[in-house]
Amino acid sequence: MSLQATLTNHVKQAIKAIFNAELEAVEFQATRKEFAGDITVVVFPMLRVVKGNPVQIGEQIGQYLEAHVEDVKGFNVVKGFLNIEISEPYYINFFNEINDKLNFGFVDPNANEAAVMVEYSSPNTNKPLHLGHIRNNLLGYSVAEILKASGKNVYKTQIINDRGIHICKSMLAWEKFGNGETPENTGLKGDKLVGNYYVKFDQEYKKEIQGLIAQGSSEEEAKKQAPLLLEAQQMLQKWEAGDDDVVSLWTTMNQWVYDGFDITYKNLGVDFDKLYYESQTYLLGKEFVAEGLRSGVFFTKEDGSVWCDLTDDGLDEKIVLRSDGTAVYMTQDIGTAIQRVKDFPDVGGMVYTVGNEQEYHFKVLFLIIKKLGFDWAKNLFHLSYGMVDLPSGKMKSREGTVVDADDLIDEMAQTAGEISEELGKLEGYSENEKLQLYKTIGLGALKYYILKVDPKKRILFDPKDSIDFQGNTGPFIQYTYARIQSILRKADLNMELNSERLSLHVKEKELLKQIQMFPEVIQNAAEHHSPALIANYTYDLVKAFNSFYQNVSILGADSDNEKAFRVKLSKTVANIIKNAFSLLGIDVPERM
RNA sequence: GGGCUCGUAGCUCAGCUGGAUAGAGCACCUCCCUUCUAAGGAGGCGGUCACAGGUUCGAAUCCUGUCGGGCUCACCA
Repeated sequence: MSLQATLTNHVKQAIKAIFNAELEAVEFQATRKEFAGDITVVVFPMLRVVKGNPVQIGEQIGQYLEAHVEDVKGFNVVKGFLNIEISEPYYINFFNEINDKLNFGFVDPNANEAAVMVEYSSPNTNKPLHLGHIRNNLLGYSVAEILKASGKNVYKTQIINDRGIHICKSMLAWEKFGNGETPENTGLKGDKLVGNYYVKFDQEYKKEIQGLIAQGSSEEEAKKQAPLLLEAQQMLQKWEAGDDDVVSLWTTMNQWVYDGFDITYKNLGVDFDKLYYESQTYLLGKEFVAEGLRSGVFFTKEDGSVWCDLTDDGLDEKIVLRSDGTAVYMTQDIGTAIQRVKDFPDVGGMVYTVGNEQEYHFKVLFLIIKKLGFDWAKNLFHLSYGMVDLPSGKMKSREGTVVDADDLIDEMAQTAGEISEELGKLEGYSENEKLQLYKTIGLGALKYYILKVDPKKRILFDPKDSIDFQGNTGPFIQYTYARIQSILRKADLNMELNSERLSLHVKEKELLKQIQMFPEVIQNAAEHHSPALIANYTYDLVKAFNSFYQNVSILGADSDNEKAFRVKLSKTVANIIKNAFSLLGIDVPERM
């Protein structure tokens, strides 16, 4: 039983014994540094049940606890705060229990519990991944890992937006303006190659518009009547009709993009258990719309379009099927969600990692699924995140003002390399090992920088100088890990530890308190879908370790017993850093 | 206009269900490498928690309103 749970029971008993009153809950907080004690009970809320002076009540509870609870060594009361001092053996026992558990804080998935499907990435297949996708991928991956660590079974998935007019645009541009370029004969990454033609289309399209305007068309007309656009629309119709040539080109070019994405995903360190393709699911939703029509969830308008009336829920009417019978975005998402639960019957909830510009869409989607009568509808969560903006403004792929994911990853590694070279700590490392390390550090910086911020908030990303290696950063934490590894290399790891003869240095106790919080932090992060909680916790842990490291000699401890303890303590910290970072998808280096 | 969301130090961000004198890093200033990696540590400077009311023993946190930024309200996805 945790200390807090034990104390809660005892405080309740104290209230009963002293005041003959029943307490529902006890409120705790960490004791502020300027006061003696380890954990603080807030007396004020008890005043509802027990009448009296909070200081006196605190004193009485304190005396009771000191007399009845072995781990309570002493106490003091300041205003309405009862500061409790916990005995050293409590901390030492705690440490003995967890110090050789490699996955301390992680809860094994319960096979009987419902699984969660986490969707993220979900790109279009007409252009490379950019900075916005990076935030999406990191968040989705991390939340999936955190949910796993909190005891959930998790499936990672994405829906690939592989059809539509935007795909036809790059296909058309490749046919018209290209010269049979392929990833093989150009050496270009497939997604880059296709993306270039998407840009090319837009350039040529704009030229045509200008030409038409010069001939007297209005801008609006010109946009609609440019021959290129009409051709792209024809191509889409051919695709939907299953035209062999179009489908074949579509298959080829999409494969180039998938090959390119695979490289980026691999570099980013994210993966998926199951892929869904819009081209395979966009028809599915129609079945369920038909079913909803029968059960009265939807209704048909005069022109044949199908709608869902959400006005009773404070929203508007929402279209779920066009008048020509074709599917809209909503149709497809309804179908995909239901299909996923059919494919994975153990799934009882889903997390959608999608930008906050789609909040309304998901609100509606979840409501519709609920109206359709699926009980898992209550476990749908839109992991909504803010935009990543550049100092120059919003990223626009058609205008080329994007930060390309691959480029950014490379630049981060390069910067990490420059800084490392300057510090010159890597003698004896081969060029290959160095490059690998720079990548680890560069990615660590990038991932941590993005994940430590609350998902809801928008990020202003300055690629030139916004990435730091000092303070609350990935490399700082990696560095601490590397330093501990260095100590462990020099230490005798088989030393015996005699807990009886141990006394705790202040810094050691602070570290132990921090360590103790890890399991709770994971649960909290899972509940709030927030990698930022893990990141900021890890930073606090590292700060506590560094303070310990500067003030207490580890290998030069006075006795072997102390040395054994400090080495094990360091090892435990390193292990937690590694575990916490694995939840963020960040690697830790053995040396840096 | 309706809905959602954000506003905390010069900058980037923490602050969990309301709790003690609002915390870090960067930047600026002072110290600390004969000791386990100085990408480090100890300290200083720096705040009307956007603003105004309210709720209560207590509000950065909850409620209302105002101002400012973002997003959204498509037979686009």
